[in-house]
Amino acid sequence: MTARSTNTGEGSGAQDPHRDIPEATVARLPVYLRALTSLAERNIASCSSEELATAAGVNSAKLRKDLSYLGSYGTRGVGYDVDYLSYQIAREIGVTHDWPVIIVGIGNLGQALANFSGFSSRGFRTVALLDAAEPMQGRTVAGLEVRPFADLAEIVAAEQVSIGVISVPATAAQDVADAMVAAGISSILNFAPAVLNVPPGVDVRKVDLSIELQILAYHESRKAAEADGTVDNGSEEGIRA
Amino acid sequence: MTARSTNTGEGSGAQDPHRDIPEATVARLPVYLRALTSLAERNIASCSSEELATAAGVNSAKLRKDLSYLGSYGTRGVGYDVDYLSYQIAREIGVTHDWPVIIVGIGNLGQALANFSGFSSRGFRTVALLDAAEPMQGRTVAGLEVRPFADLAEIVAAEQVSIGVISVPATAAQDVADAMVAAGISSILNFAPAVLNVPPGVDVRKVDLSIELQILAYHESRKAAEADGTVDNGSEEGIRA
DNA sequence: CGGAGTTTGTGACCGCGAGAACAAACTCGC
DNA sequence: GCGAGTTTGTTCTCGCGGTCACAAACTCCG
Ligand SMILES: NC(=O)c1ccc[n+]([C@@H]2O[C@H](COP(=O)([O-])OP(=O)(O)OC[C@H]3O[C@@H](n4cnc5c(N)ncnc54)[C@H](O)[C@@H]3O)[C@@H](O)[C@H]2O)c1
Ligand SMILES: NC(=O)c1ccc[n+]([C@@H]2O[C@H](COP(=O)([O-])OP(=O)(O)OC[C@H]3O[C@@H](n4cnc5c(N)ncnc54)[C@H](O)[C@@H]3O)[C@@H](O)[C@H]2O)c1
Repeated sequence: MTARSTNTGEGSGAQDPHRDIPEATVARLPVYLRALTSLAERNIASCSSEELATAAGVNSAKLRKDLSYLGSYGTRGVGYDVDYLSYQIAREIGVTHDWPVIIVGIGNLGQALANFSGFSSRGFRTVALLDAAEPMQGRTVAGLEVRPFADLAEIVAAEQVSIGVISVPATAAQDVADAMVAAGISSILNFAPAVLNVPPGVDVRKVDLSIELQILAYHESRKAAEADGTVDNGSEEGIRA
Repeated sequence: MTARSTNTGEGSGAQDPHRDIPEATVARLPVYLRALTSLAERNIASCSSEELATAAGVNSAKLRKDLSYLGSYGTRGVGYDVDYLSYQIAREIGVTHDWPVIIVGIGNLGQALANFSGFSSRGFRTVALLDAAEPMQGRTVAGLEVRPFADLAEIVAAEQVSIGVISVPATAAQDVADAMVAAGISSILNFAPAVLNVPPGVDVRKVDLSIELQILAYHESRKAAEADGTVDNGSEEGIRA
C-alpha cells in the first residue's frame, strides 16, 4: 500500500479554458461557425443564443453549454457579438489560418472534391492532387496538376501538410493511409468504404455514403412496416392479433 | 428445438425482434454487413465475434451486444454463419431489395454520386437525376438522362421513391427539400452545408465535408500545441498516446 | 438610482451507450 | 456419456452527453 493512489486533488475546476472540450461539442462548433458566418453576411452584428441555436438547428441550452467550454464570450442580457464569437470559435477550432490539404485518388469523387470551393472558404487549401494511374498524372484538375502518388512524401514535407483526403477504391485505401502516415500526415479524411488501421496519434474520420443511405433505409423500412401493419414474412411465428 | 420453455418472464428478455434498436447500433449494422460481405468474398463461411469485430473495427463485446438486438443468430462455441448473419442484418436494415433513389443537383458532386457504383451493390438504385439548370437537362450522366427539376413529383410517384439525395448549392437546399417532402419523399441525404427544416416523420442525414475537416483541424491544432510546449505543467507523466 | 426585464452561464438530473465480466450453450475428444 | 474448451448472449457498472431550471449579470427605463 504505497502512495500509489495519489488521487490528485487538483480540484474539480471545470472552467479552465482550452482543456478537454467534449467531442460532441467539437463536432458542433463548425455548425455554429457556419451559422455565424451566415448571420454576418446579412450584416447582423449580434444575436442571442436562441437565434443562433435555431440557425444552427440545435437546442439553445446545448448551444450555451457548448460555448461555455471555450469561455465566456457572451454578455448577459444582450447576447453574443457575431464577429467576436466567430473569431473565438475559429481560433478554438484552429482555422484562423488555412490548413494545407492533399487529395489522393482523383477519380469521380476526387475531382469533385478538388473542384469544391467550400474548402478554401472554410479554413483549408488544397495544395496537391495525387493519383497512381498514369493517364491521370500531368492532367490539370481545378487548376492543379495531378501528380504521381510517389511524390507524396516530398509534397507533404515541402508543404507541411498534416491533413490528407483519401478518395481511392476501398482496396487501396489502407495502402494510401500507410503511405500518408509514413510521410507525416496525422489527420485523414477517408471516403473509401474501408476500415483503416492507423497508429495512435493519427486521427481518422470517415464519410461513408452507403452507410448513411442504409441508416435511412432502416428507418424507412420501419415507417413502411408501421403503416403496413406487418414487418416481414414471418417464417417463425409473427402471430398477430 | 422450438422448446420455448422459460418464456414466462418477458420482462427483461427484450428479445422481441423489431423493437427499438438503439440508434448507435443501427449506425454500425451497415459496417458489419460490409465486413461480412468481405468475408464471404473470401469464401469464409463462418466467423467468431472477435474476427468480425476486428474486421469491422469495433470491440467484440459491442458487436455481440449489437447483434443481440436483432436476435440470437450465432451459435455458442462456434460463432456466426456468414451468409445467414448477412441476410439477417440486411433484412433488419431493409436492404434485401433495392431502394429507388433520386439525386437532385447534378453538378460536380452529383455527377460523382451518379457514377458511383457502390450504390447499386449495397441496396440502392439510382432511378433519376434532376437539375434545375437548362444546360444540364437532357444530358446523359452515368447512363441516365438528366431531367428537369419540375418533374420531381411525377418521378417520385411513378417510381415509388422514398429516398432523395440533395447535392445542390446550400442556398437552394431548403427549397429542394421542401419540394421533395411535398412529392412524398420521407428520407433525405443532404450534402449541402445547410440546416434543413422538415416536418416530423421525415428523416434527414447530412454529410458535411467542411465539418469533418474542421474537426480534424481542431485535433490537429491541439497536437501541434502539445508538441510545441504550450503544455505548462510537467508534473504528470501519463501522456495519453 | 433602483427595479423590472432579458439573457447568459452552470449546476443537477437522467438516459443512452461503451466496456468488462460472467453464465449459458455448443463442440470436440476420449 | 462426460468433462474440457470455446464462444455467445446478457448483466452490471460507469462516464458522456442532452435537457431543465435557475442564479448571476447586464440593460433599460422611470
Ligand atoms: N463517387 C462517389 O460518389 C463516391 C461516394 C462515396 C464514396 N466513394 C468512394 O470513394 C472512392 C473513390 O471513388 P471514385 O468514384 O472517385 O472512384 P474512381 O475509380 O473514379 O477513382 C479512384 C481513383 O483512385 C486512383 N487510385 C487507385 N489506386 C490508387 C493508389 N493506390 N494510389 C493513388 N491513387 C489510386 C485511381 O487511379 C482513380 O483515379 C471509392 O472508395 C468509393 O467507394 C465514392
Ligand atoms: N463538390 C464537392 O466535393 C462537395 C463536397 C461537399 C459538399 N458539397 C456540396 O454539395 C453541393 C453541390 O456541390 P457541387 O460542387 O456539385 O456544386 P455545383 O454548383 O457543381 O452543382 C450544383 C448543381 O445543382 C443545380 N441546382 C442549383 N439549384 C437547383 C435547384 N433549385 N434545383 C435543382 N438543381 C439545382 C445546379 O444547376 C448545378 O448543376 C453544394 O452544396 C456543396 O457545398 C460539394
